[in-house]
Amino acid sequence: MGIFNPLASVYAAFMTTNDSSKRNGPGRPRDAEAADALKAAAIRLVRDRGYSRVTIGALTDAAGVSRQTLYNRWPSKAELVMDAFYDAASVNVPNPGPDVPGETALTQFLSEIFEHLKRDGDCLRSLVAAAQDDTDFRDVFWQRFVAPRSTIVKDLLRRSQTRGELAPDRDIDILSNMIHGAFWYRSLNGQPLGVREAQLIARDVFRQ
Amino acid sequence: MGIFNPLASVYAAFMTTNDSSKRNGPGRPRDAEAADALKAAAIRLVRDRGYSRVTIGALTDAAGVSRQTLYNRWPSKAELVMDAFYDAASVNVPNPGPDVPGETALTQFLSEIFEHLKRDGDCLRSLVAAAQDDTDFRDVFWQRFVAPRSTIVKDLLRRSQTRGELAPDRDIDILSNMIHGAFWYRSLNGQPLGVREAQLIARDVFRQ
DNA sequence: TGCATTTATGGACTACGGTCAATAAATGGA
DNA sequence: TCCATTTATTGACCGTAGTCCATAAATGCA
Repeated sequence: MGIFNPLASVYAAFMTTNDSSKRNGPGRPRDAEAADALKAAAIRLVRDRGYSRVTIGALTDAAGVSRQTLYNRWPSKAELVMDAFYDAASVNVPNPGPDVPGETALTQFLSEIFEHLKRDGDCLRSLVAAAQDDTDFRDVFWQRFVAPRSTIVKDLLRRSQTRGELAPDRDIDILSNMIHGAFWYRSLNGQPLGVREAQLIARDVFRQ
Repeated sequence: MGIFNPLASVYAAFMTTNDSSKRNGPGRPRDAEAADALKAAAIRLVRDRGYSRVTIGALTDAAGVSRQTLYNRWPSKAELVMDAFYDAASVNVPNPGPDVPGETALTQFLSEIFEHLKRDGDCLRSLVAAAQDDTDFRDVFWQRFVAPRSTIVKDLLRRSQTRGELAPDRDIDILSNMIHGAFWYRSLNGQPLGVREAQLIARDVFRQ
């Protein structure tokens, strides 16, 4: 398993908004601990109570900062929570090596995502919900969480096509939609996701 | 094209909450026009402004009723809007006849859904979002909107299996997840859906 | 030391979804 | 006619997300 981060530039662009360490001009510097305290509070409280039951006041109280300090760093609760949960997760998107057979690689990739969803699936669903009525957040969420996984699967499928594991006329975009859609659909509708589902999806995609 | 309504009993159970015409006991009867006025206002305002920009006050003002009258009939804005948009749509789920070849039938079915989404896809996405933080509404939305379409596709796939258009070892549940998931995924991520996507999905499902 | 600039804090403020209670109005039945 | 019952209206109320503002504190620079 290697590590793949197709969005380093996006992070960099985003982080400039939110990074205190590299500002030269005058003015009081940002409290270096505030952002970390808020992200830690977000993870703890959201895992504990669920996204919709975590209020801004609870987050700032737990982090020991004022309301405005939060809004100086993130434009909304959704952006803070995504930042807290999916910074590490998005950087460390698992990417199977090119030598693994396609069906095995896809099964493994999906199994790891599903394992992650067992812990934070509820939070993820709430973020998808928040993205539907906030186009700015929708774009950021798509770039940081959805697109990297889509890219990995499409690369995997293209490699499989060159190796003859997948017929050359299969439409990669639609296949990727169907693969990711299956797990979003099950997740949004509260259906279970596990290794079995990962195997069934991969088997159907790669059936001859 | 026939008409299929697998959830008449669910409607009936729901409607008793919300139907004034058949109550025998004493007491002031419900205003027969209020519900229709609210549903009409919901459709007009949501199509006009988008779900999240329609306030309860705007709905009751447009319908000429009080706030409490709305909440006597629906437990939330989401339930009213779903009722307004998807009553007729859910009753008239298109269901291709059993003689049509599977790939054709699936293409046709998906094309009609996608056509519907062109007009009300934004509203549908907002309802999916509302369902993520409201388990009661999530259940109702699932029963009234998601499950009927899932049932139709699974029946279609099973018929295709008995006719030999689909290998007998294909997993119908996972296939249904992948089919519906593809369009949810594209819809939630703001990607276009049209006849072309319907054809590509059906072709990949039925590819030999 | 002083000035410009930026951030932190606390509290007031708006808009919203949803609840609640008081009062009036409309019905069936005694 | 009176009563029990149900609904409609009105307006108060609560908790929340997000904004705004005054004031204090921390920095670079002159």
